[in-house]
Amino acid sequence: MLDIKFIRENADLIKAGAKKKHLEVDINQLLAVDEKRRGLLSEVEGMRAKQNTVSDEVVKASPDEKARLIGEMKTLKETLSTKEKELAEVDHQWQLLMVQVPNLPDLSVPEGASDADNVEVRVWGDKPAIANPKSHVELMQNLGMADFERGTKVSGFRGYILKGDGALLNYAVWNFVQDHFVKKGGFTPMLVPSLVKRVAFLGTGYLPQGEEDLYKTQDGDFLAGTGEVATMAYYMNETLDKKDLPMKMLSFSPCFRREAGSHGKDTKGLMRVHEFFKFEQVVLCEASHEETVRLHEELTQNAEGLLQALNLPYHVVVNCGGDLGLGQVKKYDIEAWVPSEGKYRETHSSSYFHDFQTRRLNIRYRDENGAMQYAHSLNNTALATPRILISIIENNQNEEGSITVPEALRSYMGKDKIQKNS
RNA sequence: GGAGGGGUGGCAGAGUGGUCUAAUGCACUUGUCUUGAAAACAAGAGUGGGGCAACCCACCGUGAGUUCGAAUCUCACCCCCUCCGCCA
Repeated sequence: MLDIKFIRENADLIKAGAKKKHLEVDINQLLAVDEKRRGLLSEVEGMRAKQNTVSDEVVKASPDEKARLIGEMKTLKETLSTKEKELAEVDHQWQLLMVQVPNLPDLSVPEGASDADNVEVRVWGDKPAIANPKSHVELMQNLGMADFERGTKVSGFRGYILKGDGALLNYAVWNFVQDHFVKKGGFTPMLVPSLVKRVAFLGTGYLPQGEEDLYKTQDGDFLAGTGEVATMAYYMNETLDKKDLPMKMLSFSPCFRREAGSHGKDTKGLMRVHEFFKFEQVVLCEASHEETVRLHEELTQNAEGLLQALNLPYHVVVNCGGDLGLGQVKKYDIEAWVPSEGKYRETHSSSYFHDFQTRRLNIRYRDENGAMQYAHSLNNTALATPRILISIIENNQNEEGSITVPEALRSYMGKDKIQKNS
């Protein structure tokens, strides 16, 4: 959500921003409805003022006068009631249009329609020289680390089951991430719910537009595709203390995605599953673009630090306008190297929103002048499993089919190498 | 799932149809007094919206209703507390 005053005064800017994001939105219609809404609002408020004044007079009036005034108010009440209904309708339209207005992309965001137009900003690591790299599916099945057939039998399409060293490797990654952030400090570890109320999805910008990618319960709640939803809603309708900012949280949660728009993509293995687990970095900071940019780079660096510690080759891309969400101002994707595909695949997504989410969620703080300000919000993946296992396994595969455990994970895994019957 | 009680300003807590623009206390801000502080006394102070000045409107869990008028009456829902049942 943007400030309506800002929209009124910068309509052309908003239109250009929407175009850059390749989103359709009718700002002119919004402005027309807004005009109408304001007109009705002052009419209604004028009548209410009259009603309040006369209401005071009724108490002191003589019996005759009282009867006259009450009669007068009965008439006013009918007119007011009509106008109020009209206002409610216009207000509803206004709300619907307001939640469709996208946040402005940053000037540094490249032009483009889809992820194909994202621009590489840096590359890290040496890609391993493997003659005929096996896929993680083949490697894991051979080593008894995963069962995809039974995963589908039990859970349906995109189902999977990690077992044996596959399960252990997954635990090792979780413990490694947790320890990494505890040692770094500054982040509050949190275990947050995945079953979350509608209002939290509206607040973070996943609804109303993204409903087809969410699982919904018969009680009207939804399963979150990221811990960001619950973590942001944690502070919904609260006024924060400025001295506590920035607030950094590391949230762990199961994540659920219907993948409604990607039926034919990545149908094998762990790349695109309906149910996974994610450590997410979520930050609330003061309303300053400079502070946001500083923290955005920091969150990105944190994620890169994990990949470097795991010695996984990756690159960072800056997402183009068409690949940005409604509320995102700028986003970096980090993509790790997948030898069997011969390309980088997305493992992290690091974005900032300015006050787009906090305005919807009503998360504010009082600045040094005593004025209320909407905080700024950011988030980035810390690490998501099982997707990251793909790169860990494939980049560390040996010719005979065993897997060398990355040094950083050995103490958690309890072994240096995953091989048959190990 | 069943029975009962309750949601009021930063906190505590009055208020059961019309000066409620919500008492009172605590906490807070400013001033007086004081070398300074405390105490005492006095004054002030919420959030959002419209005009952007005076001013006006809304907000007593949420939404709808009754009424000329609702914190107050009615209905639905949400949340909290106590007890029972069930359960990890």
